[in-house]
Amino acid sequence: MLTAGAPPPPGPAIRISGLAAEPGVAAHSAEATTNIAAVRVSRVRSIREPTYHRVPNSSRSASPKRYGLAPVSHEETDVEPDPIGSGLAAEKAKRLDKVRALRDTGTNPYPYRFDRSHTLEQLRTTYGSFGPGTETDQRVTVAGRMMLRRTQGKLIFATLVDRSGEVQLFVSKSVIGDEGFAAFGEFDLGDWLGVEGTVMTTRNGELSVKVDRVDLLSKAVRPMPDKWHGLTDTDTRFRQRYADLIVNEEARRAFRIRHEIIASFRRTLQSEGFIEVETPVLHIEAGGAHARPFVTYHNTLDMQLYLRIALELHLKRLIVGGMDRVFEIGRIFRNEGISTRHNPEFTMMELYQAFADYSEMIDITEQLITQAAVDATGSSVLTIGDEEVDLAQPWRRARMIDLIAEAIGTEVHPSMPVETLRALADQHGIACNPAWGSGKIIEELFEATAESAVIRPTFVTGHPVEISPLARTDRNDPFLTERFELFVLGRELANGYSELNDPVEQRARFEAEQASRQAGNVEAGTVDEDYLRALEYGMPPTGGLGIGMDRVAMLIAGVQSIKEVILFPTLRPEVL
RNA sequence: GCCCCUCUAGCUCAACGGUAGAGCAGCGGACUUUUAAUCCGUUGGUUCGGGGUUCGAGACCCCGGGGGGGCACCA
Repeated sequence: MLTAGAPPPPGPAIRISGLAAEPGVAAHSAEATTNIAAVRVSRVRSIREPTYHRVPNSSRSASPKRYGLAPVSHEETDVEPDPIGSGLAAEKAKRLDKVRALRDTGTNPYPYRFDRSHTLEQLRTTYGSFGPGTETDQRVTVAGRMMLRRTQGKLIFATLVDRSGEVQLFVSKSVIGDEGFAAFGEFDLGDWLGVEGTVMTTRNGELSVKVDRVDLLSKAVRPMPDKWHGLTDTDTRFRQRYADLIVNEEARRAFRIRHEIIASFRRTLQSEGFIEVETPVLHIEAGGAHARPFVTYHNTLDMQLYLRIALELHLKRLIVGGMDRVFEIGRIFRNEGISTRHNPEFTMMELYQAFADYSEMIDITEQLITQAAVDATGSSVLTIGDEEVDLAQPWRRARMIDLIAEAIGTEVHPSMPVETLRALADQHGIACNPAWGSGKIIEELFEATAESAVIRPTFVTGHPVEISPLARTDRNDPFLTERFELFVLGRELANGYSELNDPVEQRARFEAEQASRQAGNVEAGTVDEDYLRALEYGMPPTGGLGIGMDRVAMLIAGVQSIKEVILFPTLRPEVL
């Protein structure tokens, strides 16, 4: 469990005394080039063949760029890199020589398993209270990656790191013996070690394991990034997330928080009686949202399929089926731009609750996110923008049309003639598509004039019917829906409504969507006949909610880019 | 798709258009209480790729590539 509410201050990459790596900028991995240079042998050929290479599709310029796997040349293997020199190739050669030497003496440098008595966190919990200069006869076995080493003549201090924490190894020649001491000296930073020894503290009070036996658990043949600065180059951090996670505490922290949030959501929903389900990713129609889908193809069915853009329509079928309270946490795919707030594949939680309406969805949104913040950081207080916000306090609720009026000083309503609204939009620099109706223009006005100013958590309610084809009409205003979106820091985090359950009205809404599609709106929906059939069986009054889990993770982790909370964000393939 | 920024040793970063450097890592040496250990010595470069300008280019110009940010796109 994470306990700190605020991000740790900048500091070293390898976590020592609670400090952490500072994310930064610049630099580029030019490893292939260096390989060649370091090897310095003219016989090297072809190793600059990229692992991935572009095969321009010559038939049509409009066709996509294609990337294929090319065979990696191994011609350089007959070259003996100088193991005395430096550079990546020489470093790898030296470490591979050590692997061979170990095998020659009957030691497997990649053994099958290791049994430890404690994780490093457990070690600290159990023995962390000893004062300076304590010697014990408590025998422990621990395992981790050696990230730092300080040689002191006949004594070596090393920092062993596992997922849970770190501990110092105290390797004394007089304890481990000449042979063991020499063997330990052959280990490289980055090697995985399993050690056995007794618990002690140094004169300075540092908890340590006095090592009397060491096993190499896995040889790292590639050097670790800078022990102090870690990785700062975003390209390398995202492509080589493994290396990022090894050296950047801040990266580990963000994904830990993400995990805690999702686990918290599941706990809350389970305690509220929701059933977790899984629905198809491959859709015959990409419905439930306005977005461009990814298209794929099933060979045996000889059929085009879409990757889902929302979970909504299948989950509501389950409400028809009487499942009452259902949720799904799953990946959805939208074939749209990439930005600090968008990744083509991202994680959505959607839930549907029979007999509820949107006001209960607002309540559960607050509950889920506030509890997640507490579970992930230990506090409901977050720094949002420049402000400290306690999520436990009620969040603002405001109608979309009122927020627009607040921003521009003019009342708007979707009942107003489209020409009037179009003129207003013009005044605010919005280029209106002639196909847009009043409702769509109001949404555009909101996005252009009010959205970015919504910093503190705010439920924006009362979206026009035109832009909400699956939401129920407001019981007091036929032009609006009983819908809300949660905005924080100008970003949409959640969306929910009282679900439209009248099959006749739903069909009319779908047909309006289809008309819009035929008018050229690629994001407009189609008529989902099977969904309509489900509604004809009768869907109870239902509240529905979708929450963008990546954006919630961004909020609670306090990071500025969605790539910081997605382990392997979508990138162009690397040319090796 | 457009605009701006960026790419130098394994990593983190320097270098007015004038000999490509430092720290860490590596290698050799000293050191039994260090903790980014320290100290002495030392290896390592197709400066993202390709063209051009110039007596001379890491730097300036053009084309291409990766990444970041912004815009557009994204209910």
